[in-house]
Amino acid sequence: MKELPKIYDPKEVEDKIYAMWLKGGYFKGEIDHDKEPFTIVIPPPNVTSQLHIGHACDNTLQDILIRYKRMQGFSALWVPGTDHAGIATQIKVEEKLREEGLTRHDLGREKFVERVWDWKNKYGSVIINQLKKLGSSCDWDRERFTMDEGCSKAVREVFVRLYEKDLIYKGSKIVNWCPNCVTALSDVEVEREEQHSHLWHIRYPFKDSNDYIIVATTRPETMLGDTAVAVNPEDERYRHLIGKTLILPLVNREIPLIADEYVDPDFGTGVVKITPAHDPNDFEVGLRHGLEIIRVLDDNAIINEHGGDYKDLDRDKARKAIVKDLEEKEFLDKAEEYTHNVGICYRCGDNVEPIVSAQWFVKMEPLAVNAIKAVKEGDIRFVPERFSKIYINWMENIHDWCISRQLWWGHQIPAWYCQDCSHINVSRNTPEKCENCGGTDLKQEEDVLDTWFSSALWPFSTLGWPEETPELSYFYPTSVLVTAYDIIFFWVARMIFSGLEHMGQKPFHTVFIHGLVRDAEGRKMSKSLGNGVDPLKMIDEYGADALRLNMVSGISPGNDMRFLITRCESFRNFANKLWNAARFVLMNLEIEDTTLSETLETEDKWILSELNTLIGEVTENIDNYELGVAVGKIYDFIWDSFCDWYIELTKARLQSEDKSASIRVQKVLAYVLGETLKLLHPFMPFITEEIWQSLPNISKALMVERWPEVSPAHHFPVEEQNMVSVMNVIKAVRALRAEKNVPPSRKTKLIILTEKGDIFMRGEAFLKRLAYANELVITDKSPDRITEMAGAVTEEARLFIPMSELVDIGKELERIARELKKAQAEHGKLSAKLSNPGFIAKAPEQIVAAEREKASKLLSLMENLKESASQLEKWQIDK
RNA sequence: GGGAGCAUAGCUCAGCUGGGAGAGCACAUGCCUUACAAGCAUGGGGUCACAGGUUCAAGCCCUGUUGUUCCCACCA
Repeated sequence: MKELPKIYDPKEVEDKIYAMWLKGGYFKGEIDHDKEPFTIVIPPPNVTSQLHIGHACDNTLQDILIRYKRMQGFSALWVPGTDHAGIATQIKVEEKLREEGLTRHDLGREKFVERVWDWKNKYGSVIINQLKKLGSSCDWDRERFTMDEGCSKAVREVFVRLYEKDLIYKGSKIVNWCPNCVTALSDVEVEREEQHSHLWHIRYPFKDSNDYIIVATTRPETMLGDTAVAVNPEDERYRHLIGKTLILPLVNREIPLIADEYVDPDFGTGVVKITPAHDPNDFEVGLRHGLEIIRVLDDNAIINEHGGDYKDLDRDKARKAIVKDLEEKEFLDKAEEYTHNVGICYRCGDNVEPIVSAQWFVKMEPLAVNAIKAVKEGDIRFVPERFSKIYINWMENIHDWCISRQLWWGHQIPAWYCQDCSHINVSRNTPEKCENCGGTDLKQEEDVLDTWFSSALWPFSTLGWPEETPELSYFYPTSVLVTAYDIIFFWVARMIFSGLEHMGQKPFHTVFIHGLVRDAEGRKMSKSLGNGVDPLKMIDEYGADALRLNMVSGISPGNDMRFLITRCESFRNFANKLWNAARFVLMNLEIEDTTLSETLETEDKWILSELNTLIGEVTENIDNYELGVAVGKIYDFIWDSFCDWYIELTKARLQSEDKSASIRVQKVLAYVLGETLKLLHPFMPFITEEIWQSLPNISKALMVERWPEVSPAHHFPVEEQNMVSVMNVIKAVRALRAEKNVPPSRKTKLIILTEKGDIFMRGEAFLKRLAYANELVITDKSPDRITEMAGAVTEEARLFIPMSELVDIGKELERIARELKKAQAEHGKLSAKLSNPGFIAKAPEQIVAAEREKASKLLSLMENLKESASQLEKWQIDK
């Protein structure tokens, strides 16, 4: 037993405790066929930067689950790691190069990639240390990186398999192109932003007349690549013109007026210019009508050689110049103000261009079938359930996945082009000659894969796949995947179809979705707003446990939360409260053996019974992923039941002459504290472990102790009831005294008039202490000289304390009247309910019985209140 | 154009299976009661957005309305 300091200081404790856990090897996930595995793979943080508060939330939830399962006897494995984050990391390093006045092209691919590895090595370890600060109980020996050797091997294997099954293909299609990042993007990497612009109405003249047709467009600069103009075939206004030839303004190219169902006659003028190279719909129209595809924007969104006079202008300048020229040459009919959604790059925010380009794609439809089925049939479950609808809806409308990126940082696509016969060789290993013509002049595809292509394999690549490792067969499928809802499409969906396709088994049975952490005003945290919260700073100020509690308590699954500093404070206070409760227990503990005694007092049975209920409820709540509810109950138990009541109730016995009585209560204190620490440990691992280490007679770390179970031997309904009766008396006396502003130092005589004397007799010591009585009389007869007393009232008793303490009888009468009114109102509702034949007939028996019990208690409370009031009135008159 | 979430105390939010409206913070009053002033005790404060419906019973289930946030979608 050791002395604890008066105030809990997380800084003194956290690193020391974490080192102890590491030394003990408790984080290791061992293959143990006597145990059931429980596996979580971390959503690998990007190596781009430091952890933000969202990571703190995500990892707190994971750590709670893994610690809970570990204590329940599962072989728990939490696989940590980081993600190479292709575009994001490349951008960061390029930014850094720019400070040196360099571009990646100055370095060349190989040197540049080396620089990125340096960056990764630096920031990857920063992130790992931050996770440790948070208390994460990951198996660090199994730390992985999406570009390490094993993951790279898995990536190649998957690529080759999908290619061989015709599920990966290369093709020229319209893709989302970010001119700033200079790469293609997948559909999910494009965000939408409302932008104010114009709808330009442009006159396209006919070749053989002076007439013209008016086209409405938001993208005048792409007209340089127009190869047709389209109207709806049913549109009466234009039907007779279909097939005629138009002269493209400014360019003077001849283009046809075609008819296509795609055109909405009600939008704009009902006439659409068709630019197959720069619009996904136009591309489709072009295919249907065999139109020429003229690409006018280059990879940097600068007009190329097909743009005539506008060559070398960027898209914005080109737009301005073209609009100006159209106006001058009287091709511009009008320009309407127009607000529309524009696609922007999720990494850099630049406007995305739809551009026709040769890229690699994953054919999604065949893969989606099983991925939909797994969720629909409940093989994979989303918590909360509503996210499964979002997932299924997305999966059912999925497009092919563009996986090639024109970057240098990432997994280079394992395809080699034969320079002799142009055959594409896709291979697990670098081929020496072309499989088609035997030529040896092979050139590897320069593009790399979408970052999410490798993250999609994370649940099995981290366990050793494609090797048949023991880890893989024991820990896969993993158990729960914890992540925020904004990443369902990017990652969760792709892990699901990848796991099903390559492992033949789902990657996890449960997807536990949480919301985003917002700032105090409810805004999304972002660099530009500068409203981000640094988790390390919070840990430094309030402790990791307080931060963790902030992330999990008082929230409901899947909903966003606001980050409030005041909550950190209050949870730090809670940690301190627990700390001091432990101090109290320890400073009163005189024994080593804390086995509970056979002899237990009413209050002991009360707290044990409460604890027993708590164990059952908390376990059920965690099993249902109701972590906020669970920790709320533990919080209430510790603060209200244990500290505010039980500890106070024990003080009399601890100080009593009877040594054996003191020893017995010490054991209960130690026992309840110990069990409570276990329940709280997954949520607040540091402080609970530190206190645990101070308890006598412990053999191992709290984090590997056994999770408590409900015990029938600790079910004491009668004692619970009796204790509540006594507590009600104490509360009533306190309320009465507070009303009169009587300080606790002023003790009074207390008379309890009750028919259940024995209950109160047993509680004499703490009635005196907590109800501030210097003399206690328990009787079933109205005391003498009752007119000198005034009293509080409970359901079972009327209480009297000397009138001399009371200065204002009028006020006391008011208070009683108030209580009576409340009781009557409640009783009125109850008796209405009880006189309703439907209620008696249809409600469950226990409910009816409970309501009857309540009604009768209220009735006696009302009687007691009335008695007290009339006596007070009498005294007032007598005076 | 589809879909989802949210609306409960002054603020931020819980409310798990339908059965007496809760927490933290803030506020008021009194207390340094030898674990804790990062504390203790007591108290004030709610038409559970609105309108219907189901039910013996609705903050909770159903329908609609309003407000608000978000997601998805190829209307130029």
